[in-house]
This record gives sequence, structure tokens and C-alpha cells, in this order.
Amino acid sequence: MARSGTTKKVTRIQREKTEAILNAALDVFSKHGFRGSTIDMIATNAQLSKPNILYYFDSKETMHAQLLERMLETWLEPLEQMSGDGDPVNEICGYVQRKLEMARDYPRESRLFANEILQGAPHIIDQLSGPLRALTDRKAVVIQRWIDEGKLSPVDPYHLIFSIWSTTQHYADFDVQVQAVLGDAKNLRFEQAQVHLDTMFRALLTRD
Amino acid sequence: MARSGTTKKVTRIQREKTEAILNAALDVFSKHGFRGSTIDMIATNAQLSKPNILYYFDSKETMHAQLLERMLETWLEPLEQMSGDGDPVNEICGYVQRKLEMARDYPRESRLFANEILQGAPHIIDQLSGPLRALTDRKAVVIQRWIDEGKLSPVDPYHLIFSIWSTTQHYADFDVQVQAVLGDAKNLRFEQAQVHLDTMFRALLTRD
DNA sequence: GAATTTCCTGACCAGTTGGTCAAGATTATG
DNA sequence: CATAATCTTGACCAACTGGTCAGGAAATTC
Repeated sequence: MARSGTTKKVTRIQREKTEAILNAALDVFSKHGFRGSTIDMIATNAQLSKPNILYYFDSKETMHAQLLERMLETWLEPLEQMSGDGDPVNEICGYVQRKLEMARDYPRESRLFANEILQGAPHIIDQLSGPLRALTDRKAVVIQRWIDEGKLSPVDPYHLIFSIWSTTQHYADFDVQVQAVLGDAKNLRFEQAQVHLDTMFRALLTRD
Repeated sequence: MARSGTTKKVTRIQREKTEAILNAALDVFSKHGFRGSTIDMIATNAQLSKPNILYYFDSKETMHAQLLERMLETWLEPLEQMSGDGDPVNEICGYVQRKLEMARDYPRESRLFANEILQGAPHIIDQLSGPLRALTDRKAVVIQRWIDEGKLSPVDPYHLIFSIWSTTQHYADFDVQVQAVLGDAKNLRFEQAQVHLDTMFRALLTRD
């Protein structure tokens, strides 16, 4: 039985299989979207039978929901880290770098998220207008303070954040397109992106 | 019979229904992705019966392919318009504005494209590494020339173009998220974005 | 090493979906 | 207005898909 509310013993096998399944599910969901994925595809990827998958997870939705939940945490983390104490430009550019590294190292998570948002965020709309909005509001205040203190060129904090999200995630979500246009190897593409984005946001934040 | 290669009479009804169907299909495909859409959904949206849809289009794939084809043309147009003759900064910022207007006025097309790319661009990979790449190469040369002539701050032309694509399309593809965070009305959001993006790219292109 | 619990699977089911088809309805045409 | 061409649909089909279940296989426990 899939683990439900009450806390009970979690066996070794449960831990391993659950992990393997979620990993396979992330592979499949991020590549085909929720409706484009079948439990059989996930089963094949995880090298398990379909009923075996459903032994650990009540339904396709459950797997998807759990993946989204996990992802949201790691997704917010880099922004959380942006401290109001450090040097404004470095703090923001540091955030850009962390976000770009996430796009490079966790492209599946990024695509899972992109898929969800594209479909209108049916499963996470509450987290968007709740925690995400709250966090963004908080950081926007910090950025605005920096601007007021003259440490940063005036920018709309919210749209600055949007620009960071879009430009960095682009390298994960639209990777096929980037590769089709550039042709370069993945590592090279990300090194170029790193330089470019740093240049761009530095220019925006430190113009006179 | 769906119109195939040979040129033959196209009746009034054919023109009207085909158009209505493609419009409905765009609605549905952009909202649910290819696999998430059913012919029945399209039929309902177009106020036609399912077999009637299949009278005009051989298959679900045919509709999808035709929509993608159409979309790619209009998608490339704004970039084509960027002239090597005008003022560099204005030409590029003009492109940004046109692209943002497209995101505002044709969000369905933008999402259709985003869905396709996210899934690995299975149907349009050739157009990406063919026409799109060729066009991008051509414009990159122009931008590089401007830089060499000292009319533009040094930037990687390709990544500049990527940044334009990502930031503008973000307002169509991630609209739900933008709205969840900002809350403002659509028109207001786009006006803010317009100012912000103009500021950002101007700063990048004209720094000393 | 036997009992108990956990784990696994083949067979199966019901609902969905892309697509077909024969026959009738509508529209254009001479 | 008759005839041909085009258009429309209800009924139907096969493949797919999410999910169930009874019973057997492994693992764990005592």
C-alpha cells in the first residue's frame, strides 16, 4: 500500500523503489508532459511492471504531484538565498548564476515546471499565488530598497525577476532550439550563457 | 476529402470550415498540448462533429502540422524585419517591442510553439536547424558588424537574440505565473514589460 | 524454518480516443 | 429541377490507458 497519512515502518525496498519510480517518472513527465506520459512508459523506464508502479503510488496523479512538490522547493531555494545584506549587484548576479546552474544541472525539473505552467498550472496555482508570490514580494522589497539607496539603477523589481527566470530557464526548456541554432556542445553553450547573462544584468543594474 | 497536392476547386464551405477548425485546434492544442488534446475537444470548440473534422483533416497530426507551419512564418517575421540599415539600438529594441506585441496578441501561437519545443521539437526540428538557424546566423552577422563599427556595446549576438526570445515569450507562455505574482490586469502587465525590456536591452547595448 | 508481512504480476476491466464507413442531407450546376 | 458533387453524421471498431485484483513469490520476523 502506498504510504498514506499515518507514520509506519518504511522498508529498504520501499525507499529504493519509490526513488527509482520518481526518477523514471521525472524522466517521462518532463519529456512528454502529464497527459503525454503513460504509466507503462514510466514502468519501462524504471524497469518495473505497471501494477508494481501502482503498488507504490496510488495513481499517475500522485507521482506527478509529488514531483511537482519536490521541485517547487528546490526551485525557490536560489531566490531565498539572495541576501539583503551583501552587495546588491553581486547578490543579483549570484542569483542569476545559481539559476543558470539549475537549468544546466536539473533540466528535467525545469521542463516539468514549464509544462505545468504552460497548461495553466492546474496543480500548483495555489503555490504560485501563495508562497511564490510571497517570496517574490519579499525580494522585490529588498531590490527596491537597494534602488532607493542608490546602489542599483532603477528597475522594476518584479520584471527584473521575470527576466532572470525567463533567460535562465530558456537554456533548459528551449535547449533543443538553442542547440539547433548554435550547434555547440552543451558545456560550451552554458559557459557562453553564463558570461552573457552576467554582462546583461550587470549592465542593467549599474548603468548611470 | 481533405485538400491534397493537386490544385482543385476550393469551395466556400471548405474555406470557412477549414478556418474554423484550425482556429479551434489552435485553441485546444495551445491549452493542452498535442497529446492532451482530443479531436472531440476540437470538434466541440469548432461546433462540428468529430467525423466532420476528419472530413477536412486526415488526422490530428495534420491539423497540428498545419498550425505549426503557419505559426513558424509569423514567428520569424519580426526578426526578418530587423534591418541592417537603421540605427542599431532602435532596430534591436524595435524587434523586442514587436516580439512582445506578438506575445500579447498571439499567446496561443506562442504556447503552441513552446509546447512543441519542450517536447523536443519532434515536428519542426528541421525548420529549426534549417531556416531558423539560417536567419539567426544572418542577423548575428549584422549585429556583430554593428559591434565592430562601435555602434553597439560588445555582446554575443546569438545569446542576445536568445534573451530577446525568452524574455518576450515569457509573458505569453508563463502568463499564469506572471499573473499569480503580479495580479495586475493583462494590459498593465504588458505595459510594464514594455518599459522594462526596453530599459534592459538599451542598457545592455549602450553601456560604455 | 515457519509464520507473517511485504512485494510483485498476469489477467482483466471499463472508459477514452483516433479513425472508418455507409447512408443520408445539403449545395452547386447544367 | 434533376443530377452530380460536396458535405455531414450516427454507429462502430480497434488500440490504448488508468487502474483493480487474486494469488503467488520474496523478504522479514520471531
